[in-house]
Amino acid sequence: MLDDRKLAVLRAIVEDFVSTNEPVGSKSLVDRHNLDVSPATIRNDMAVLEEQGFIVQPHTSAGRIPTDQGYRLFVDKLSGIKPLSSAERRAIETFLIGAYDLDDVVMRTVRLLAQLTRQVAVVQYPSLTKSAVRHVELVPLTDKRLLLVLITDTGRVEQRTVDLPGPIGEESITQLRAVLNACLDGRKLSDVASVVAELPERVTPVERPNAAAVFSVIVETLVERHEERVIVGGAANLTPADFSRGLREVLEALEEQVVLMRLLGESGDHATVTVLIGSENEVQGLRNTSLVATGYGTGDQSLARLGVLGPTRMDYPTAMGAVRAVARYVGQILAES
Amino acid sequence: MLDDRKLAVLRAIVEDFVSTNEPVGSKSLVDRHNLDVSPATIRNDMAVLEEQGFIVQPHTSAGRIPTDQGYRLFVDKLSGIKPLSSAERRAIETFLIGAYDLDDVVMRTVRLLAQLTRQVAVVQYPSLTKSAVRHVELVPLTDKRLLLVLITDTGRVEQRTVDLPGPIGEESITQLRAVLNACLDGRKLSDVASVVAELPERVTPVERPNAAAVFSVIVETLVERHEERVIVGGAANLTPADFSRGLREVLEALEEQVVLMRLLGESGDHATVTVLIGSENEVQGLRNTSLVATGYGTGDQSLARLGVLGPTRMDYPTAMGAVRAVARYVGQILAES
DNA sequence: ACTTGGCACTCAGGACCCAGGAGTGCCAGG
DNA sequence: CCTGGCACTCCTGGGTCCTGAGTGCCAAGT
Repeated sequence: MLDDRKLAVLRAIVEDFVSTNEPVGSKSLVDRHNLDVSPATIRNDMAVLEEQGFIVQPHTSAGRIPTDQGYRLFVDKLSGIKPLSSAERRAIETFLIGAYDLDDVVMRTVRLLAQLTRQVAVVQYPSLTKSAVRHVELVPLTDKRLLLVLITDTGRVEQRTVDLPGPIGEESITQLRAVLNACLDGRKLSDVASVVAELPERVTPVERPNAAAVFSVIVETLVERHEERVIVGGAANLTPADFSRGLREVLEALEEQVVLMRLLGESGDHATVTVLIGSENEVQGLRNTSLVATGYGTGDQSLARLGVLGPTRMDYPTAMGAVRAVARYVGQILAES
Repeated sequence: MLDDRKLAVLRAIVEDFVSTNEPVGSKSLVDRHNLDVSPATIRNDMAVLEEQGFIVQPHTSAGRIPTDQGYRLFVDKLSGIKPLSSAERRAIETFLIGAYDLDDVVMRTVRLLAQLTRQVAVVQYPSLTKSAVRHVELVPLTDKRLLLVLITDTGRVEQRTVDLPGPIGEESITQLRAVLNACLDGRKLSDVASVVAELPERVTPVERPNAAAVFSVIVETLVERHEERVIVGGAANLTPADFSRGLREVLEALEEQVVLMRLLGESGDHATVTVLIGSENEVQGLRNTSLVATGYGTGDQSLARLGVLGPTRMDYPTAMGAVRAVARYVGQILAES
């Protein structure tokens, strides 16, 4: 149905349109790429491609531009992932090395991705539920109030204040801290809820009300509250020209954590780079944008996702290369720390 | 030099221009505001105001628009701070109540300010150096690596990994932790450096190399690294119409923590709401924006600053009201937690 | 000394037209 | 199935004209 040349034509159209942002016509196609056929032939091919829904012409007698479906075919069949140049790879390393802590890693990653791709970068914080408890700390604030600090093996630190039903003494805190650390240390956060359920037996009855308050906050923090933050960078890379309806709705969507989470979540599994093109995503207001994303994590488990967001008119092969490379490096960095 | 009517004219021009975004002429002025003089009179006044540099006309034979200097006079002399409506005040309360932790407070504040003013909101994290140490925690990651967690009385938690010169045992960690907490608890962070300098005497000589590593990281984290983050929200409120040279440079500036810090820092002292208008700020790329900012904090000390950023054509009285009110509420919230 | 009405002047913006050019679809011939 | 030719479409940019809002200035009025 689509012979090789037609596919080549589609590829050429996508590439030209991506680089020039102007509808591409049969004439310019044949001399920019060295297809050795005449423009007329190309026109016939284009007619077919248009009929099939891969390209459209914005106005009669203008060149063609790819549809979302066209980009989809391009990404799936006509292009691979473009590896980074060695200079870029070096840049990644030097940029990420020397990050202080998890926050810093995430912030640097976002900047890096944005710079590398000249798009908007989106990085999700490593998921809590997939990591394990490294340490629990209780710090008295007042006699009826504690600060609970929870440290995970991905270097993430969660904090919450706990209001207690009654006053608590220093030694009770010490005891409680010991119990918590003994029982939770090394546990996957996803298991914590069930472990905590058994804890009340291990504290003296007198302490139970206070302990219970602490326990419920722990469960709440770790399990119920998937706070899974996303940070965004490089919004300045959005060019008004690409968004007819104004940047506004895009910027709005970018500030909605929930929206971004859903978007990142939608897109496929770990380890492979997935692409969500234009209307394929469900988020109103990002209908003209594409997302290139992948998972990252330590070893073989995926902790979270990251990616770049840009106009559908995006250099997919390069973006995919950058996303994949950055994800790998970040995984390494996290594994080391 | 500027009689009352001329000032009234300037005020009217500012108000009209802010609400319509169109140059305002003598005719429309007289009937929108009930100045009981003729347009011609107003024209004379406008000529004077223009001569003094308070207003300009974009093209010959268009109305006048205020200059930065005009806004300055308006803010300083011609308008007060407009108090929030009670509905808005209630909104603030319900919005900020129930924040989980410091991060949450800051994030909510930023959203709140952005919504309230329909501008870009900018909130600085409570400064480290002005708060005091509540607790220091050391968690072993490997035998030569520790996670240092530092909790301040503003509820902020700082974390850093420490690479040790040699292996360290559980009991050494315990001892070190005890020393640290004993010496640092309750200290202002600004004093920490000097206190830490005396610490090596209090650990056994064997431990010193490891302890020294920890100490230096502490100093580095708290003193040298003024990481003072700023978060930004409501970028979607930037309307392209207001920025002839494109949003791009504004968005870029907004992503530069350093730039924002400098901007916030520039603007005056605690407790009073300060306004920086257009070219009054030094940041290239924000020459067309104004900043309305104030300090916030617990009790009488200022911990950090917050504000809103928008086009010079901004509703200053309202923005100032919102900024002041939000700063107060945030201060309260922080004091309670 | 201000204020006012009148008047001529300026100029941005919209409507309109026109020509140029890029691109197309179609067809007949190789 | 490819190709050159041809008529057609219609977007784009430039030029012209007109209108309306707004101005500055001046002479007369209070």
